[in-house]
Amino acid sequence: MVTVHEVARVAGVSAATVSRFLNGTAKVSDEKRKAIESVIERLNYKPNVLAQNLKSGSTRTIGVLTQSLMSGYFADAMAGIDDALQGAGYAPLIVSGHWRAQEEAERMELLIARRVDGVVILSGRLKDSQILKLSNRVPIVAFGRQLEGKHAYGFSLDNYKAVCDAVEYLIMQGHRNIAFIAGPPDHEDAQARLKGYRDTLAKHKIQRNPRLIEAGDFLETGGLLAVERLLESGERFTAIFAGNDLTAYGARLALYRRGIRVPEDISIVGFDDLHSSMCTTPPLTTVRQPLFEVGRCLGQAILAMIRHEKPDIDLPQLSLEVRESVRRIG
Amino acid sequence: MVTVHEVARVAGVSAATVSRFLNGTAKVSDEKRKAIESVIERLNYKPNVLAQNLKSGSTRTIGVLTQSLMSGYFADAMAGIDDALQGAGYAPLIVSGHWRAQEEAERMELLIARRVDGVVILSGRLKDSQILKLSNRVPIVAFGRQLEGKHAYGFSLDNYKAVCDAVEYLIMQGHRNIAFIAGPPDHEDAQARLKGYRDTLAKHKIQRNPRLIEAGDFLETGGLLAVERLLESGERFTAIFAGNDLTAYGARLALYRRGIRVPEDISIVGFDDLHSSMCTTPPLTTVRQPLFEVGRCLGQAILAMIRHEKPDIDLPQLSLEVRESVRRIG
DNA sequence: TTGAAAGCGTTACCAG
DNA sequence: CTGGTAACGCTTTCAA
Repeated sequence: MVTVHEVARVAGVSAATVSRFLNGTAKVSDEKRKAIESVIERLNYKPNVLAQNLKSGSTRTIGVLTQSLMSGYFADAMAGIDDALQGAGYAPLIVSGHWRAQEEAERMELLIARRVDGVVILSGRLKDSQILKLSNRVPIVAFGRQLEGKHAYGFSLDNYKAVCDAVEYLIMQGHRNIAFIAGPPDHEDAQARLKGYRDTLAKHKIQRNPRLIEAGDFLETGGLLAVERLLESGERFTAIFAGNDLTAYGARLALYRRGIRVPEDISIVGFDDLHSSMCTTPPLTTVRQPLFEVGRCLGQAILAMIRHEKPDIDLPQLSLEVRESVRRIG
Repeated sequence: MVTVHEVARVAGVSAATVSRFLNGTAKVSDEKRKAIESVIERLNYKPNVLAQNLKSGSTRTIGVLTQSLMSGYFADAMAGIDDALQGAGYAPLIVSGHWRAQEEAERMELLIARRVDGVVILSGRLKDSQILKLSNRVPIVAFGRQLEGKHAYGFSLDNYKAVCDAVEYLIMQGHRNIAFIAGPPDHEDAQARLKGYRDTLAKHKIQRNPRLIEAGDFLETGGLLAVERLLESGERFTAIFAGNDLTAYGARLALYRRGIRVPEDISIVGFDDLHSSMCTTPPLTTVRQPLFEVGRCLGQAILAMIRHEKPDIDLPQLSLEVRESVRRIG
């Protein structure tokens, strides 16, 4: 590998000058500039990033702590982060915590050990206090929690309000017996969504029926099982609010198995708007999460924090994507 | 930040000894070992990876060149790679080429500049010759192409055979008018799949009908449009072989729009077995790509190449996942 | 078994 | 404007 010294020697200048030329740190005479340029070209010199890193203490790398590499949900956000990092010359180092606080903590240590310049945390089970502590060692931006610290910043989208709107929509379409398939009880978003559901029914003076609320796990299986239980319970309902799209997929399949039509017999609403939700049969009415945009915001935010600026983000909003899985009744 | 020298000074030994203790490079007297251990503990010393990198020339990082961060297809493979890398102390640096050879080449330069120890290439449009050349600078393992070089290794799964089997299955179910929605013509897998389709029909003496072959783009839209054209053409067919699952989703939606039932009226087969294909209505019969396992193989392979061993992989196989989107007729 | 010292390749400071 | 030199923090000879 060719080094600055090599280039310097061949060009008949000092290493310092070559470095200055490379970084534009100071003026270099035209004559030497040309010499250096041609030598660099000829020797095909590329600075050694490792040495630069050591010197500068920075790696131009952003750690991304996600929960699952396989999930379409996180994938979109990662793409957004990548998009934001791209132009700034940063690259993402992606690790996954698999929804386990212990593992997330370990991954965070790994990222810090690798000297990433900042970390983006996508959801997860780390406690806010843990994140705040970690942020003394590396700037952190988190999605899925409100956070404001000297070196930490976090935001989430208003799941509660989005669900209120969606349930409202269902009610406007004439539905009053609306089942709800919840997400993991310890999941902040899942809680907000459940609350939105409950409050909106209450607001419309609809008698609450706890038997219409089923547990789910934010996965297809949970949705499928939940609907089976619902159906077996004999409880009456005309619509299902699924905790997220995967749940909705499972629910839809359970209905299909029984020959129950959507939306003719039962309506379904999801949450997330995964890509495939556009093409389910029928196309799923769901709350759209602008995850790519969220990712972009996260990327810009962490970049800002690294520059010691306050991240100044205008958050993308959740919105109901009306498609064809809800029928007007009554 | 505390350094080896700091630790050494406090423990009353030399930096060299601390380093030796840390790396087990040489014997260290019990006495000093204890002193060092306690000081490290007390000062909470962590070696600076950047300095280690510079010294060793290695970053314990594997570059992963994918095409889309958002695709479920690549996501599974990445999860597999991550899984393989995990235990070995390597972390993935993921970049995306967006299916554009130019961009892929740039990303490769980026990875090399960042001194990754190896690169895994997931599909893409780089030429084999380019990859071979690149592999002189960094070991490369590629998926989606046969490759064997001193520092390059590549494999793909037998798309051709898998499609033959799947079409054969369709024929066994009584289908003879089978439409095919192709992928991008310049995509190697797409070509193999189309050929498998053609050859199998020929093998069974089924009159080839070019109007049953429609162009697609491996995306939902392509599938949707293709089916609309198919339907408008008035051509008769009882089954559709979609180039991949996304195409199948689009195709299924187009059918749904016209009130055509699956599989009662028309059968569909896909390719990939994305997660959601398990939960479409009806669940999709499709060729399963064991992408997670593929990812693991890729990870193990690149690790082997870094250790200067021949990657010795037994490839996972494609297999037909029979579900409910195909009906027996005739 | 241990320590001193020489690098790894850059960049930044200090003279000139 | 330019060159010499030190320093980033670690590992690895080389001697002892």
